[in-house]
Amino acid sequence: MILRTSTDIGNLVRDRRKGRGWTQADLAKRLGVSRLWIVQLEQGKDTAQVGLVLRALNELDVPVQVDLQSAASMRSGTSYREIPFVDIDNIIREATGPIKR
Amino acid sequence: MILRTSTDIGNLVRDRRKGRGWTQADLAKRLGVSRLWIVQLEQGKDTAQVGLVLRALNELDVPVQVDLQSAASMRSGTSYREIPFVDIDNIIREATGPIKR
DNA sequence: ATACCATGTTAGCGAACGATGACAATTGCA
DNA sequence: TGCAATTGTCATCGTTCGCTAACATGGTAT
Repeated sequence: MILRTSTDIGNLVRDRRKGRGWTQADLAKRLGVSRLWIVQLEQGKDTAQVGLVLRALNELDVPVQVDLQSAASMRSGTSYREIPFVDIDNIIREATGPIKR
Repeated sequence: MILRTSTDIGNLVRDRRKGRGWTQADLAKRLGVSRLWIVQLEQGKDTAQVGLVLRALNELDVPVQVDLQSAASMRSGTSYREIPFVDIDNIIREATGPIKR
């Protein structure tokens, strides 16, 4: 699922919150924000502070990720990053065994 | 790549902007924000308005997505990750300074 | 019907945003 | 080295955030 607007975020937050059986007051208390802020976030308020939004998504176990492979700046021809990609998860896995998820 | 904090977003924005050869003023003009706002965003300002941040990422062709499958599995497991998260990009950045392009 | 709970709305207030403009510091190139 | 472009910092100002408190609305069960 791709997030383009604050409305997308609002819908996602509401779904995830309800999926856990939490009230707006529950989530607000966990985040240390007011219930009013949760109401407005779920309504798609686009002036909400990004730090609070990220904390909300983290609290709801929603990993926010970007796929730079499909991103468009690779078009330019010049290489985006001269340092080779390193998958730290694989390195850790080989050293210590499987990562619990 | 997973975005957890505003610092992650700041680093990403800076990398993508430079990858396109844009100045801060260029990006600011495209977004209709001040250059100061771009400076602070790239510095990881966590009080930036989420709507503007999403517009910045869209302008830089960075698709923001969530993987609800892994989110569900994270919830069911006893612990999400026993090994501390390591951001290899930040390690490289701090060790080498800005990446030349 | 009514008691209860969750959600939505409004008003007022202190705090902080984002803008502008100017200047300093840094980077890159001839 | 020296110059120009880019980036970082600061002060000020109008606007708006997020908070608290109170009240309204909607759904549910007894």
